[in-house]
Amino acid sequence: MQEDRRLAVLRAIVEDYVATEEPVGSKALVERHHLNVSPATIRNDMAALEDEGYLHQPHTSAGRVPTDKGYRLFVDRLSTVKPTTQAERRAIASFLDGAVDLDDVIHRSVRLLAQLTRQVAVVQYPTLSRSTVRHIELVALTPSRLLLVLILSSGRVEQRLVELDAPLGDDDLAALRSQVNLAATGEVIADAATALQALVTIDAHGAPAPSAAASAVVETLVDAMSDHRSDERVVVGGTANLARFGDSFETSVRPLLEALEEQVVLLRLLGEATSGGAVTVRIGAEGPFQELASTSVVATGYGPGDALASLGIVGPTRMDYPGTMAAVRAVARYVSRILDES
Amino acid sequence: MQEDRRLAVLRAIVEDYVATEEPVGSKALVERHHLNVSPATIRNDMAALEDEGYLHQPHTSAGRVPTDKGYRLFVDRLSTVKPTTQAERRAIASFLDGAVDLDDVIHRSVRLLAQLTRQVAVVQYPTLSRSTVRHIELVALTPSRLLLVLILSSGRVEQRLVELDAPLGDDDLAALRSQVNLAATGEVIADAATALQALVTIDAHGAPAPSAAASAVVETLVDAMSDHRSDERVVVGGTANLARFGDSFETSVRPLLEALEEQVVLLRLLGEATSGGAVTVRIGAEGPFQELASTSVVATGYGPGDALASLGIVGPTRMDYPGTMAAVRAVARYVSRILDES
DNA sequence: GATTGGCACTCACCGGCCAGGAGTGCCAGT
DNA sequence: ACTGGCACTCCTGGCCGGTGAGTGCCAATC
Repeated sequence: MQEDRRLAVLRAIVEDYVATEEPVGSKALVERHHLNVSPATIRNDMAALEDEGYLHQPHTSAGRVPTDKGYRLFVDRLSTVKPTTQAERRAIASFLDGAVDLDDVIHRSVRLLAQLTRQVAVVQYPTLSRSTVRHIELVALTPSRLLLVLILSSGRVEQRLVELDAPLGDDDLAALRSQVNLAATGEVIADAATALQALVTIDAHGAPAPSAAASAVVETLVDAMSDHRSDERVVVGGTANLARFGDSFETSVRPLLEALEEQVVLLRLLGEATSGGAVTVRIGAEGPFQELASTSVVATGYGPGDALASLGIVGPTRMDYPGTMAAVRAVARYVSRILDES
Repeated sequence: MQEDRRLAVLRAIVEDYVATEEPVGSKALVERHHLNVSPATIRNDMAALEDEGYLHQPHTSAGRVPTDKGYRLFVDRLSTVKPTTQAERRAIASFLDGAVDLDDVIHRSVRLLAQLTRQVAVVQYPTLSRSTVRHIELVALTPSRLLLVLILSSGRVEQRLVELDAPLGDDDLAALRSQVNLAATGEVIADAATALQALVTIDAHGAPAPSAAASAVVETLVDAMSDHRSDERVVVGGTANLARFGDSFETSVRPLLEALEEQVVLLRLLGEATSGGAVTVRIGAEGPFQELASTSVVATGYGPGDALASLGIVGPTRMDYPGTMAAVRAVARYVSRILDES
């Protein structure tokens, strides 16, 4: 009974504090939210919540501020999922639909996310090690010159040119095309590479020896695949939003700026979010970096199975979690859809 | 005579102000620099310098601060070139020598520059403008529809479709193919574009007028090339150094952070520096962006002929120009050397 | 037992006030 | 042309007291 009200009080405090950026007192609470009790009652509840570690008092005779633990409870149990409005979804769509290629999608997503949440946005490039081969196309520019087009599930398109020693007939080309696609399509990039290589070695006994053309094509494809395996990149945007960190510049903004320059750190920040479909929230000191004790990370995976890569935002612990989570999720979904279509 | 001293005073003020970050007064000046005159004399000089617009007084009874014009004079005529020390050069060498590829060189340079100058460093990516045309292929899909394939040394392949007004014979196609390849193959992308354009204008007298087909093909090729050129990227580092902008956060740091996210803006900032071998300094409002009126840009070109791309730093107008210029120049030279070798 | 009204108490915040001091401009003297 | 002296400005920092928001506690009430 009174337990319910206490949680309501905590929720109200979080909401008010996020909105006003000022410690919230008992009187203001009962006025702004229509709790049908007196300020004194609220004070008792507040004292209890403080004892349990959910609230904190900057100094005597000041209002209360949520602790990390308080935010955690709020996020886990108290926040009502704020559904994205029709307008928001339309904004997302119109912002992302103009994207011409993968690069563009990523950069637009960062901007969009930064704009929607008014926080620093971080988007991880699709990791190639996790992306799969969607299709391989072979085009005969001339009878002895092939254009290889490698299309990945991440939306990335890689093109290579192969010069053949001898001209290749249309039928042979078609056969080769279906062969490589059979071996590689749908496979994770590393598996695809080995499958392709197997193609030209297995042929060695039993079947006719692999044609010079097949060898050349496979070699180039494998080369193209391994070329880009290592580049796990991260794009950051909206750093200007750090300007709203009015207080505590040296203690908050500087370490954050430093962290944002370290790709490795960013990847670790996002990394934990890549699993299951849900939005992950890491509040304050819960994370691995004590310099970022006053910041939170809201992230989620995207792509097929949400397992392709991660995106999210990082901001002060004092943030609008429901809204931010909704925005992150909405963008992730939309990006997934775009990558799926193209 | 007294003109010389005035310049000495200006130099001393700039140096002291940069070092202390505080308006500098007449008494402190005569103490720190061994000018053999009295404070009163200095005051007269200061008043004169202020009349001429080189100094500014935040308020009566405060010391003087250099204006943009003052810094400009200082940079142009008063700063003694600070030679890089042996130790610095060794630091640069050991920092950059470990680089494994172009990406690595660029990223290391940004860091190095940020570290040396304690400012925000900006390095423009050279990859694409640096790549050469490996081959151009023309394929007749139908007699009046050509597929252009542009293959670059970087391994990138660009394809365009051209619709011709009139069908083109096989012989003409072959001739055109060898013509464009002769002109463009092996050339840097920019040179290739001009060579191609020359092809269709030189033809105008003496040789048969350029066919409509040739014009269309060249136009599309040039378009594809310039498309590629605009893909220029910029890498930013050391934003954490913005934390030292103690004062005027909203007015200085925020617009700067915003500018740093705009590739286009960055390119324009650096762009003017690409010419001649010298280090370019843009002070305060001299630049094209009024939001960045309180920041300066120190930049220079690098690569063969210093024309490949630009690198530099951006920081408050109140900065150590000689030291920064020396660092920027030293890094640019070293990067040029590395690119030349590899 | 939960809730409430009352009451004394605590501090941060704000504005005013005052001395201290750095720095200036000006003027008369060398 | 330079210098010493002097009056003046005005920022800075410390001190002080009033104000008000907010608290904790207690006795009274539902």
